[in-house]
Amino acid sequence: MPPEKSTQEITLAVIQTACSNCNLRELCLPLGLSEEELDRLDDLVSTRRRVKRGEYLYRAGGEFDAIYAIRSGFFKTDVLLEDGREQVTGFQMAGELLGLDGISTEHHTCNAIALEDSEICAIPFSQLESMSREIHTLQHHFHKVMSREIVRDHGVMMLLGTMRAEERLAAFLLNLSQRFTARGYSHADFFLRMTREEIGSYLGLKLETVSRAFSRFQEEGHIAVQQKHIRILNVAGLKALMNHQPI
Amino acid sequence: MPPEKSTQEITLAVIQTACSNCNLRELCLPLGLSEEELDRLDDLVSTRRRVKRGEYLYRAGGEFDAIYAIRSGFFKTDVLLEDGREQVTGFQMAGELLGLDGISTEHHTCNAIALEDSEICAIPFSQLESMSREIHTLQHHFHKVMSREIVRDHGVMMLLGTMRAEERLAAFLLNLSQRFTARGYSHADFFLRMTREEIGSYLGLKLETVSRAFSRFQEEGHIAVQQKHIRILNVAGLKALMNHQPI
DNA sequence: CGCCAACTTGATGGCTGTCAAGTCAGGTGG
DNA sequence: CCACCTGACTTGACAGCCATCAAGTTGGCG
Repeated sequence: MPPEKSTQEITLAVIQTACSNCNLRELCLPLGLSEEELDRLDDLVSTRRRVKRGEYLYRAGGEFDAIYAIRSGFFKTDVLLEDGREQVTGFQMAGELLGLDGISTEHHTCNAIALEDSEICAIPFSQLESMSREIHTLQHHFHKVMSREIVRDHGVMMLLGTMRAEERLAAFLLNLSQRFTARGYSHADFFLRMTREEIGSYLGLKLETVSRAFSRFQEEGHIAVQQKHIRILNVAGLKALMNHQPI
Repeated sequence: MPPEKSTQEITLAVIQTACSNCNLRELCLPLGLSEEELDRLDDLVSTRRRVKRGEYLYRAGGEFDAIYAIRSGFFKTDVLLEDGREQVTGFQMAGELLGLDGISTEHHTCNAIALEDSEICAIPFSQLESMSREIHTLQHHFHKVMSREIVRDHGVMMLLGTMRAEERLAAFLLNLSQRFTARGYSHADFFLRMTREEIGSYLGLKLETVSRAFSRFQEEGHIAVQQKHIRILNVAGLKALMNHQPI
């Protein structure tokens, strides 16, 4: 039996737990597979489970044996230094994969924490490897997903290495907006799942700086912000901010 | 015929161009393969070529069809913003792979530039995929290499997001030292292949800041620096610097 | 209603960027 | 062989962005 859906969402979604029915299959691992191949992937994705807000999906140092596809919800991944400093390495939403970092050493190298009640599909990695030896499309798509993660990380390095505070936040908002759009949500009206501190950690800023930048964007009419509720009023304005020369 | 080795190195090295003879095979893609599998990989690595200092191995936007293993030499990869800002995303040395970013979109997303006369082995990607469908060990190792790249990027994000200038530079030097060690070179005495500006771009700092940090490390007896020649005098000191709390 | 976490806003300071001048090393040409 | 040139590097003075510290506000929840 499929696991229950959390809180608000209704039975229709509960039924569609197989990859073949999942409305995220164009964003997720199944992309490009035939009907028959999809059925085989369904067998592979054995475990679907719920992760409550605040719970760890996995922890740094823990043994790696599966990657995870997000069916619904929102996660962050972070790395902790011995001295307590935290770096958020990413925010993940429905259709995205978690755990790729663990392949390297067979142990996870970061923590994955749900920022809202979420549902994930566990994909045993050794089985994914053997199936992708048989299904060319799956193999190639998996490689693309890993590569995309590398490219994404380069983007974050760019952001952290060369951009000023307001440019970073503008880039962050535009990125979120674009990913919400790809999932059928409004590009201009959404709720942040993370705190100012988590945004700051991701962007290499302190929470006060994030807060001030939000206020400034609002004063200048680029966005309307009320706590975690964001409305983007001027996409072009944000893009201009993002590309502004340093000084 | 194998390509000529550049400058200083001698004939013995020239002969060993096949993966099966390459002294980097424990660091590179062949790791863990049997003799017979190695022979097959040799067939795959069709092209070996030289890239002179300053030349591009590939450019952002260029078509992707192969990944590259570095036989000898030193590279940097970087991303350029429209407004001219540069972010160096990595420095690569012998035995490391270049071009993984291109799998995602079938186009390279960064530039790869030789920082000294180098030699690379081109590995056609579609052939690598089909061979890794047959050789389990190769498949798994390739996945590990991609994952390691993701983990490395997280480390850089940590560095850029949470560390101060001197911590970043200490971490950078220790990382270089460790990679030289793995290749049989001195951990404590080496030449930098990149300029202060390139180090700065990688670390999210200006070249003057890098220069000042080098000078400070020298004053404090952690290193001896003379232009590009670095001698590490106090590894523990650098490690302590790296882990120092912010303020 | 009170509590607490999350957030906002202000005042101040410091790290690092910016600007500028000078030094060093290597290569070229006379 | 040496003067010259150029790119890379070093060092100093100053400034600005963002961190830090602090106080107050908001919203959610028991």
